[in-house]
Amino acid sequence: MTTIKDVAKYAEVSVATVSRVLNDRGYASAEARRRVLDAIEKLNYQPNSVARSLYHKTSGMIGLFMPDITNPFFPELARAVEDVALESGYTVVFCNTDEEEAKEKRYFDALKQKYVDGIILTASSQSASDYAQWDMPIVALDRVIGKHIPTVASDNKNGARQATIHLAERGCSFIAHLKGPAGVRPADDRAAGFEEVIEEKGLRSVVVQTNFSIKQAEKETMKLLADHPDIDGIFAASDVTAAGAMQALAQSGRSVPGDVKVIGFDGIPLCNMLVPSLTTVQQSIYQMGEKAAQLLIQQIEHGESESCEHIFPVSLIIRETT
Amino acid sequence: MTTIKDVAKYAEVSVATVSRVLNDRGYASAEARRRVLDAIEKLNYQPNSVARSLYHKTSGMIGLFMPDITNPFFPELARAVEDVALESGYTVVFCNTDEEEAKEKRYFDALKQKYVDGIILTASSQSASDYAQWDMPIVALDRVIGKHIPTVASDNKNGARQATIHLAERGCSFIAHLKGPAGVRPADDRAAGFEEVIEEKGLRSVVVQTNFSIKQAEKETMKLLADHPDIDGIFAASDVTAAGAMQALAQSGRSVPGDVKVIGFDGIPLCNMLVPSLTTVQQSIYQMGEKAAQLLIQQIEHGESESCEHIFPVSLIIRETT
DNA sequence: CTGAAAGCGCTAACAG
DNA sequence: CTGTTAGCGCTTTCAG
Repeated sequence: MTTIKDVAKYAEVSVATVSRVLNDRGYASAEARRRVLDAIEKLNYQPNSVARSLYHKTSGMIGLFMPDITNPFFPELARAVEDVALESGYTVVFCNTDEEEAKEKRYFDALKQKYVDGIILTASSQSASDYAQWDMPIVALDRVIGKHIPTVASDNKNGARQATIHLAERGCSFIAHLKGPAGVRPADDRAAGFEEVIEEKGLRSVVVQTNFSIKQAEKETMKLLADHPDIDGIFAASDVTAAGAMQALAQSGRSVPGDVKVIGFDGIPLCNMLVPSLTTVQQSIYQMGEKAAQLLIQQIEHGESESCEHIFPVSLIIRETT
Repeated sequence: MTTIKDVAKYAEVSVATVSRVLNDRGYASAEARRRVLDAIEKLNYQPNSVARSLYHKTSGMIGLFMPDITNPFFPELARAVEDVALESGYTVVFCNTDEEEAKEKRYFDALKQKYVDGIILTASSQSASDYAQWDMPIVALDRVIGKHIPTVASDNKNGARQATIHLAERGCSFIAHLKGPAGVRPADDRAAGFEEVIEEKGLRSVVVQTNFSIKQAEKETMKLLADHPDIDGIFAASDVTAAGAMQALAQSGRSVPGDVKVIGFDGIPLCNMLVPSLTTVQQSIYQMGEKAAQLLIQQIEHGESESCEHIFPVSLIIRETT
C-alpha cells in the first residue's frame, strides 16, 4: 500500500504539502502541486480513509436499519437509499433488525465504534425515547418514532380511508381488515383510518391481526371466512397480506372480485403479477427512500436537524380485485 | 467519547495494561484486571474500532456486491449473508452494481480504502480476469467468475435439463425458452441445458432473449406467440420472467397449463402467489448465501483460499402451471 | 508558501 | 507482571 509518505518522498516535498494539495486546503505553489499530482499518478496513490476517519471522527458510512430485506416492501427503499448515498459519496451498511431491539442496539454500538455518520431507521416505535439518546444523526423512515426525529412516511391513515371508501363505493357492506402487527405505527394508522370510515358509513366490519407474512395471512383469512361467511370486502394492511387473503379466497371457492373484493397497501411490483391484479394503495416507495437519505446527509453535513415530518401522499390504484 | 486513556487513568494503570485485558493477550494481575474491568464498566467504555482498523489493517466489514436488490432473487441471498456476517461479528456494506463494471470498480476502491476484509461478488463474468488482481478475499456468488476464485452457485445446467424434460414429459412438443441476459453465466448455462434436452429428444424449440424484467418478458412473449402460435411450453430463465410470460399468455387468451405449460427458475416466494401457482426449478437461495459468507469469512480468518466450486443441487417443484 | 511535529485511539515490542 | 514508546496514515497547527 502506498501512503502519503511515499508520495511525499517521490515528490520531494513534505507530507503536509501532499495533504494540502490532496484536500485543496491551504497554500501550495504551482510547482509543488504539479509534483505532488504527478507522484500520486505515478504511484497510484489512494488516501486511506481509515486514517482519515480516525482524525475526523467521521467515516462516510451510513447505517440502514430495516426489519427484513426479505419483505418485498423494503428492497426498493434500500435501493433508493443506496443510490443517493453513492451519489453523495457515502457507503451504506446494511442491518436487518427483525424488529428486535437487541439487534438494533447491537448494531448501533458496532456502528458507533466505526464512526458511522448517521442512521436511517425503519424501526419499531416501542423504544422511541431511546433513539433520542443515540446522539447521532438519524432519520426515521416509514415509521414515526418521535417528534424530535426527522421522519419520512406515507399518509397511512388517509390511504386506509381511501381504500375503505373505495370498497364501500364498490358495494361492500361487511368489510374485514387484515391488520398489520400491533405496535407497528403504520399498521395502527391504517387500522385507524379503516375504523373511521367504517364508523362514518355505518358499515359492518371485523379486524384481525396478521404479521405481514403471506402464510399467516392465508390462515387468518380462512378462519375469518369460516367465522363470517358473508364478508364481501377485505382491506389488507399490505400487498403481501392481500396475496395471502386471495389464496384463501380461492381455496374457499370464492371469486374475486365477484364474491369478495380485495384491496392491498404498498404498491409493490407483486400487485401486477397477481391474477386478478391487485387494487392497492400505492406508496411512493423509492421517493421516500431518496428523501430519507437526502435528509440524513443534509443533517450530517449541515447539522440541520429540523425535526420535520415528511408525509408522502398515497394514491389509490384500481385494478381487477375491486 | 471515552478512550483507552481515560480508562487507564481511572484504573490507575497504563494504557498497555488496559489494552492487554481488553484483548486478553499478555499478562495482567488479577488486581489490575479487576480495576480495568471496573473502570470500563464505570466509564461505559467501548473500544474504537477505527483506531483498531488503522493498526490491524482490517475492518470487520465485508462488501456485498449484487446487481440490484430490487430483483426478487437477491433479498434472500443478502439476508443470508448478513445473518452469518452478524453472527461472526462482521458488518456488511451493501453495493448495488447494476452489472456495471464502473460501479463495481468504484465501490471496490472505496471499500479497499476502508480496509474492508473481503467481498462477496455477484457480478457479471465479463471482467473475470480483473477480479483476480483485486488482491482481496473474494467469493463469487451465483455466478462463476474464474477458477481461481471460490464460487457458490446452483447447478443451473442440470436444473434447466430437469425443467425441459419435465415439460417434454407433460407432453410439450414445441418449447420456447425465455433466456436471460447474454453474458450472464447462469443464463447461458440454463440455455445450454435447455438446448441439450431439446436436441436429445428432437423437439421443436425457439429461444428469445430477455433481461429478467417482467415487462420485457411479457412483451417478448407476446411477440413470440404471434410468430409461433403453436408453442405449447415455455421454460423461463427466471420466475419473474415466467410471471411476465403468464401475463402475455392470459392476454392472448391462452390457458395455463391447458394451452401452454410454463416453468420458471429460482423458486422465489412469488411462485406461490401466482394463480395458477408456478412450477419452477428451486434453488437453495438462503443456503447459498450462507455458504458464500462462511467461505469468505474462513478465507479472511484462516487465509484458506482453496479455489473450490460449491455447486448446489436444484430441485423441480411441480405446481399448477404444468 | 513549506516542513516539523503533535495527535486521532489503539496495539505491540521492549525494557524494566 | 507493567509502563514507556513507537508507530498505523492522515490532518493541522505553528513556526519558519
